Amino acid sequence: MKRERQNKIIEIVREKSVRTQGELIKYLRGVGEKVAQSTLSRDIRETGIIKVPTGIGSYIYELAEGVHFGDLSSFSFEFSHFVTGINRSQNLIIVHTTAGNAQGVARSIDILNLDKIMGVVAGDDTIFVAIDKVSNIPTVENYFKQAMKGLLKRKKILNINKSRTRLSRRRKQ
Amino acid sequence: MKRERQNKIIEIVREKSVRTQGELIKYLRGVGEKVAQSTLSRDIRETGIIKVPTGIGSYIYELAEGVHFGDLSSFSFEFSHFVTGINRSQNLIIVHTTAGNAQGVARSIDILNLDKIMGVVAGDDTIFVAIDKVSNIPTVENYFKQAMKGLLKRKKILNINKSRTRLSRRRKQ
DNA sequence: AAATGTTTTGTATAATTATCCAAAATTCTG
DNA sequence: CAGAATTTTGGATAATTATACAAAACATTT
Repeated sequence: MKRERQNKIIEIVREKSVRTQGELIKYLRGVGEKVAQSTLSRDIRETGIIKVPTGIGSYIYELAEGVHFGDLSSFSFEFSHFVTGINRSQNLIIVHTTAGNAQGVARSIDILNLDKIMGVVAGDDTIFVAIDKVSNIPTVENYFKQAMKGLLKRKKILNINKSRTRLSRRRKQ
Repeated sequence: MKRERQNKIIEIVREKSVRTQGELIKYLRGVGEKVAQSTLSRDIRETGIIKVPTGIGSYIYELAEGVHFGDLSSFSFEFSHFVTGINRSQNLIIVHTTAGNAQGVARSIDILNLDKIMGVVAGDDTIFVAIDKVSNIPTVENYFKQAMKGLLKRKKILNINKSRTRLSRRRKQ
């Protein structure tokens, strides 16, 4: 329900010039979604849509496809929307995605910066994720599968975020 | 003065975690720039800085380096900050930039989508811009030089924007 | 299925950001 | 340099967006 709505939001943002959340509400009504502005505000954050300046005096919402967010909001988004399957082989996890989306999904994995993950390579619809040791495969694999189903719980999210935040702070100052 | 301030803003955004324009005002005070929030709002738009979601409940300002804006705000920014020289040879304009910035500047040229420009290639600090015919070289060259000096006037900006807007509308619908 | 826990949502509102306007600063032209 | 034109700026305010909170929807466990 939520995910469906967010997919519709992405569609709309791709096709129309959305200037405000108010406008987006109207477009959503047009496709049968009635939603409050507060919900939209959250959807926009969760889908990684950003407001970018266009021209001299106006803004527009766009998908942040080229932007590297330093967190897992993009991860859970990418996984829940584009990942079609997850397998394993030795210390490798193989992630399948919809065509053309492997690069984006791979980036979102990279950004998690998990120490269990040694490296990531991506083609067009397939990603190889190298895990440090075989015994850690289930942990990561389950995590990915949860994300694929869109079931990442708040608690898990918070855990990861904390470490990420620390990391980037350290890097910055 | 304005440009100087905007450079400082970019520095700050690179190094600190700026959450709101209010915070940015404080940081700017720290480096001797007193400025109103309204001015900041404009600076942020003009420098192409965007607010991106980070973690579950927070936003942060970041340089939109990976984002393709569909307009010339990035163009005038790129040119005024990174272009060091402009030359011509036949129907080619050669743009020199500070090291490592040619790609970004080139992209900003691409995005202008001017019909006089046939193609753009970039290395690390040099860009070749192919112009359709020699007689159009001065027009484009002057335009680039204006941009390099940070002198693009509102009128010129509006002219380009209008056609761009039309273009992208056509493309979208 | 009741009880419990979690997630999602809307309302109301706070917080933040964009813009109108007039004034000041700057640039341009004769 | 004076006057005109343009650009930049800040104050006030409008417009927009984010969030606290409580209720509702949904899921999980017993």
